[in-house]
Amino acid sequence: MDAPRSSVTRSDPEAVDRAGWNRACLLPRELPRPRVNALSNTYATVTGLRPPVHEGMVGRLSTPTVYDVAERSGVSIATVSRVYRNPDSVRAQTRDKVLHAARELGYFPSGNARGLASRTTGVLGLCFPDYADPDAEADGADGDDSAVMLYSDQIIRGMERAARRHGYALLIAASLEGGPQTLVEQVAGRVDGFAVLARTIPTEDLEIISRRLPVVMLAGPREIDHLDHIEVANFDGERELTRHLIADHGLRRLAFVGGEIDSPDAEARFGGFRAACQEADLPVPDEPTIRASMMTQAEGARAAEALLDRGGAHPQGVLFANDQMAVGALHALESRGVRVPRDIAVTGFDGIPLSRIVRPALTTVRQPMRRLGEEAVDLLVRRLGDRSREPVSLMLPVSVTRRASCGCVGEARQL
Amino acid sequence: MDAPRSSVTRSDPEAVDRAGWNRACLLPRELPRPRVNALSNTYATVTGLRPPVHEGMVGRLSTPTVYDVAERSGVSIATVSRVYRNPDSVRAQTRDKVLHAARELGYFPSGNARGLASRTTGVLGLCFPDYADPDAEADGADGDDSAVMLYSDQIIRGMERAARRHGYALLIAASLEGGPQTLVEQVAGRVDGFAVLARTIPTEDLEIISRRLPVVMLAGPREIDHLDHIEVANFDGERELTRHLIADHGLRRLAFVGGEIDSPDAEARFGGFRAACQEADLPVPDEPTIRASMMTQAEGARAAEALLDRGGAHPQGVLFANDQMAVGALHALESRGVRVPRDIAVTGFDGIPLSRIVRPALTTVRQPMRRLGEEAVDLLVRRLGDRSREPVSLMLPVSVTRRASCGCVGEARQL
DNA sequence: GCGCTGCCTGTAAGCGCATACATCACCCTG
DNA sequence: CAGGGTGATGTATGCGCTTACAGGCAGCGC
Repeated sequence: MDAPRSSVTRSDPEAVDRAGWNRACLLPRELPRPRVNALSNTYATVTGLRPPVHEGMVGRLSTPTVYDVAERSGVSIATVSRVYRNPDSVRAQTRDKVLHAARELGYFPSGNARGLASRTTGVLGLCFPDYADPDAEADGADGDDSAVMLYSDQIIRGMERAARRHGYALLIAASLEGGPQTLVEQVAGRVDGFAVLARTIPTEDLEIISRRLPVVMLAGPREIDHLDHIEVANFDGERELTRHLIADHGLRRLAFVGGEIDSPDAEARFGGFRAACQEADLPVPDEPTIRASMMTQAEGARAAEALLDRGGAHPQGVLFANDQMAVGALHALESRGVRVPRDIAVTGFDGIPLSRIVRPALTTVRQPMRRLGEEAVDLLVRRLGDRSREPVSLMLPVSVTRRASCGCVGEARQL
Repeated sequence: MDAPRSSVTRSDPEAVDRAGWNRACLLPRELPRPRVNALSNTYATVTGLRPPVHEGMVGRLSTPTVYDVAERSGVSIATVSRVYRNPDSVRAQTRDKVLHAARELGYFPSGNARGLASRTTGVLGLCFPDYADPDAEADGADGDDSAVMLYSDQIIRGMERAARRHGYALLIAASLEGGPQTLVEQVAGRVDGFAVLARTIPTEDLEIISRRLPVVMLAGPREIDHLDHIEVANFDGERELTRHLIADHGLRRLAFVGGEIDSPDAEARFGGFRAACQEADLPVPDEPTIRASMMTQAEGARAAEALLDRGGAHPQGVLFANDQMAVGALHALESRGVRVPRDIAVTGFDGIPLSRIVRPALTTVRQPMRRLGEEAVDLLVRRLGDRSREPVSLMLPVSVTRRASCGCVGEARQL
């Protein structure tokens, strides 16, 4: 029975010994090992019992550790560690010996132990709210996944890229049912620093966490002034978009559908809307014409209907605080027989992929989400390098994307 | 000077004491603490020096630990731990005391220490190759991020969702410059299990890792037969697509642009192509008409040009092994004045968002990528629950998406 | 020759938490 | 009132690694 070394099975204790991992019964063997962990390791040999193993299943033997590698290669655990952490500090010959043994044993270092000892993880994190939209989800189910790619997905992509460039991995977690506490424990305890989308984690928790590790806040106001912070030009973007509707399309009766009152993004956009109205000597509303939840298309649809049902002439143009709502509104308007943009112009904000797919394609304000992620990582890395640097607050520019839903026909040919 | 507890600064040692964190000089204090860690903690008070702290910067004090919480709440560290791990095993009154102290100190548990002690991380991982395409990247820079959403992004989304449902966070890492070794160390050491996209990690490394933790392989053949595995119906999909071109569009001179020879996906698709050719009594090629790298649009463009430059009548239809290449080909064909689909039909495979955006919209085979991610998590979770369960291999169905590039005009109205 | 310097390696002590086991207080039963 | 059970808490140890510090050993100048 000359099993290839790659298939040592639990049901073959001798193979275990052959592989040199059996340190259960024979402890201590050569080096006095100040550890007991081995006792629980090759547990078949210890107890005579064996776990319920499926036939043919390759056994999961105990995890080899630095001790095993050290023993096998005849060096100390410190040297093993150095081979991985700082190869140049070890003589080439020793290094090879160690690496050879490590390979034979199938050793690789435990991230947890490393992290614990070195107080650093090599991981950056991202926490974001769960922007799941059941509506879009349903569309996606029988349609195209791209319909559900949202805000956060692009940030993820940007962060992953940037993190990788800096040698970090990325840990992502959306807010959980279990409340932020779980989220915090899951992420905060496992990363060297992380980015948070606005309104994901209560400010007071952030305050605490940020005492321990770098946190950068994304999108939204700067709730904690000693944190790094990145936002996008919500105000400017919406103002420019509004100007476009007013100046280029000659619309004068405009409505703004806002988001939750505690959404600073939505409020900033509303502010931009108001500014443009004021410039054009149009009435400047104190409040959004309607408020709705920004999370679902259904809410946008409801808002659109409410607008139509108000009585009086309906607005010539409706600006939604984000794309999700605007897309829902397009649905609703269509089913009510209202033609966009002929009867009413509609705009969104964000520039999610879906905005381009719907018909009519949605005029919107594109946020540089991927860049948001990249900048976030850069800030984190920089702060990890110098904890005392001045906190910064970036504002990323946005750009108005004119498509069909505002009356700018024929979107530019893509590609 | 009654600083709010949220802004204890390093430059105020007394505040440190107030907060009860100063365990540096006074060790041991009440409980004999078998730890030295405190020595390096409130380092201002120890050395009399202080780190270069920017004015107004909130100091990062030492991380509070179970010991601090235990001391402050007058219990043992075991009880503190229990409060978090198994609250019901602690008397309510004690629990409140502990939680109160924890909150005051800004304590939260170290993921690393938890992981080390409990041998579990609560994190699942995903390793994927770097599908970055500089071409698409460039498009995206001045255009729309959605153009660069690729394969992996949707898997990420699917996995994140599913992981969250199961209480896991997601660690993602694309293959690094530093070779897979780094990747392995980064991810494998930090997760309870992970998914790997085909050709990301050498089989032999996977073999080793999978001895320690559950691994599920995504897309591609089942390289290691004791691992869980999910693939998509590449063969069937391409066969159906080819049938469509032959039967519905009456095309007979078809070319297939394959991928790297070591891409099992591309080979399976080629297989489907051949099968359909055979059924229709068309010539059955042994090799793809052309091979190219599937990673970039530029390669697809080159392939298209090569096809045109071959001399003889060019094919009536070209099937590309993936969307990336097909999109590049659309570019190239356009600039050569070849009209798609009138002069030549073009198809892709994957159903990336970009396929829908290009003009003409690309006929392709849509892979259920989000579902791929979800299934992967399910398999991982299930295996974590029962290491001995029979390894499974799933094949997910795909669906042909007929759009303009094959001659099926007017893609169905979306939304 | 002798101390010194540098390089390489080993020794030992933690990192912060989980948990088996020991204790302890208290209540119940007979 | 002894014996035993039960639930809450404390004690002690290990998880696998990093790293400060302490040799050991060669080469060097004087």
